[in-house]
Amino acid sequence: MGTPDFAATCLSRLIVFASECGHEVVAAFSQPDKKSGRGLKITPTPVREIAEKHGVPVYQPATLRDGEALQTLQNLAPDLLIVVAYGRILPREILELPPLGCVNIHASLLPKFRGSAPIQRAVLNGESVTGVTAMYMAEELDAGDIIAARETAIADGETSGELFARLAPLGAELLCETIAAIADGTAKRTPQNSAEATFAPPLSKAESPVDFTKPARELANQINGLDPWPAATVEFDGGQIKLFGASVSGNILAIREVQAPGGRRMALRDFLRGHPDFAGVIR
RNA sequence: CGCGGGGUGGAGCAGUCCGGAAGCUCGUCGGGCUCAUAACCCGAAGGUCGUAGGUUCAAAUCCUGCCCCCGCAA
Repeated sequence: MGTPDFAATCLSRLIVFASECGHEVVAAFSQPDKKSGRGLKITPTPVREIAEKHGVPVYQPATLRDGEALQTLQNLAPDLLIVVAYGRILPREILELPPLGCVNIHASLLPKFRGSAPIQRAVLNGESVTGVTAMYMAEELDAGDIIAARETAIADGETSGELFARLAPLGAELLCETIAAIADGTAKRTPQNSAEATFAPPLSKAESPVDFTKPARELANQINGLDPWPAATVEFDGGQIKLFGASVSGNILAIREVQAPGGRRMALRDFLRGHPDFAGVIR
């Protein structure tokens, strides 16, 4: 069960792994396709695309709580249920269905950054280390017992988008190892210390505006954490300029790329050629 | 039929409303100056103004179709 790219990467790896180890991926669940993009076309979710590519049946129920989804799952009778960024809370009766349990891969070092935007929140928070965690699911959000985790350092100047790209394969790898451990009975189960839990709520555009009177370090965290979406912004010439890829040297903030309304993303120095006044705005 | 912005020498932009000599900041090439430079000076190359038609004495500019890029929204 999953929806976005991060989940699709895990599914893709999982399908290969399963065929190597004699496991079977009986079905994939994903959120319903939604209208998105220019023209609001219906776009399949990344998980659906991967599943269909490999001939795995896809289910996209609008809700898990009307009994139908439960019925479907009972018929599929999975030994193990794997959830990665599905974007939906599973009801108890589904959590209790698979004999081997429900495993979730979460893109943070739990109990820190529970919730929907763990990667971005880690960058926004200026963390130096983050990672992925495999856990048995509990009813409370991202609060299940930990099976294993993998750490990785957040590089200076690394954006949420870049971290996403590194964490997805790491999560996929951890998932496969976890399944192997469960299969041979060596999987551990360590309760989380909920006293140390922090929450990572979804990002919103309200967090975009930049205040250049803040310290360079804070600004860089904001710009990188919101990159590529929703992107930190600064007002200029009646519009919002998006800022991407910040790094700090001393207390100097260096911005790599910007994007003006209607324009494409470009290097800051290119933008300044056509908009020399912008230099004053960002100092 | 969701809403909106944009396509002008290699890059980023102005010019379009109010048709009438292709401009700006850079880059590139050549030359000069300097201990030195993402410095400065001089000179040069490079553009069917996205594309196809239309209006006009005259179209980057007005009208129509098409292609491509981007934001909102999700």
